[in-house]
Amino acid sequence: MSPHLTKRELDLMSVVWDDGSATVNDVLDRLDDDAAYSTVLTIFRTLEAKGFVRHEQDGKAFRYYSLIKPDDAGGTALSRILSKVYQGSRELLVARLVNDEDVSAEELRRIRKQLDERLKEIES
Amino acid sequence: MSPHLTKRELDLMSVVWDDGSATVNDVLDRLDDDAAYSTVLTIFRTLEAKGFVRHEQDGKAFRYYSLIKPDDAGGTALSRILSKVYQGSRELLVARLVNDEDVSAEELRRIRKQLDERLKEIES
DNA sequence: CCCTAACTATTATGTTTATAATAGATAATT
DNA sequence: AATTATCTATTATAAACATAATAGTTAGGG
Repeated sequence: MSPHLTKRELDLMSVVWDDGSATVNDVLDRLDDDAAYSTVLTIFRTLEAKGFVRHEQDGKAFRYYSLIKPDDAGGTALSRILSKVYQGSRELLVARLVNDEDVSAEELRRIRKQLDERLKEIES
Repeated sequence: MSPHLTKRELDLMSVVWDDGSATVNDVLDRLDDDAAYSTVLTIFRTLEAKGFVRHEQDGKAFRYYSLIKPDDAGGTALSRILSKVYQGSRELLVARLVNDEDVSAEELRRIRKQLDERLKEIES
């Protein structure tokens, strides 16, 4: 699957992924910048029309559940950046990622460990 | 800097970055899907209005040069994906990247080397 | 030095995205 | 059971994005 999410749609999905599910009010609480209730509702409806979420009644309100995984959405965006910005070089992309100021040594070690495992997998 | 590029704008910038500079025709030659001459020209003009490119006369045509680095644009998009899709976990993001089918052992080793260097830098 | 092919500038239009006001429905309270 | 606060559904509008037709201009070949 290769779902395309707009900026605003991604904002909602992020909350749903994070919490497992979300109502309109849940989203409103956690949105960086505010929006009208009906705005969020509308976006949920288009997400549902696209098949990216489903909903269940929860008391008076609808509770939305994701039908796609973060990776489904992230992969699409990532591969675009990878090819258009970093000319297909994962190395360049990771460089950018790990040269951020606020990356910790622990995180780097976890990434390296993961890399080693993948290497083993490939070379076998 | 934190430039936002639309999909189409990124298509043009990608060519400019790749080749160092580009004319409208250069872009038309290398675009995945075709577009009218005037379409590409219009996009270049908005990029110029935003201060992302400048141009010089080159024979009869304009030759465009980038005023922003790939990283400037990539970083913006990356950090968005990082926070919204991977909950800020570079580990998860890299996982996605290195678990692609078509990643080579050489590339993984280069990435790891880079990682080691960064680790050394942090720990010193 | 003039002509014209090739370019830039202007203007226009359709689509997608983002936003939200308001109308209609309903669960919960009294 | 009536009321109402809270929700969904409908409808509308504006901004951003993408595209391109056509008008105007000019470098360079003849």
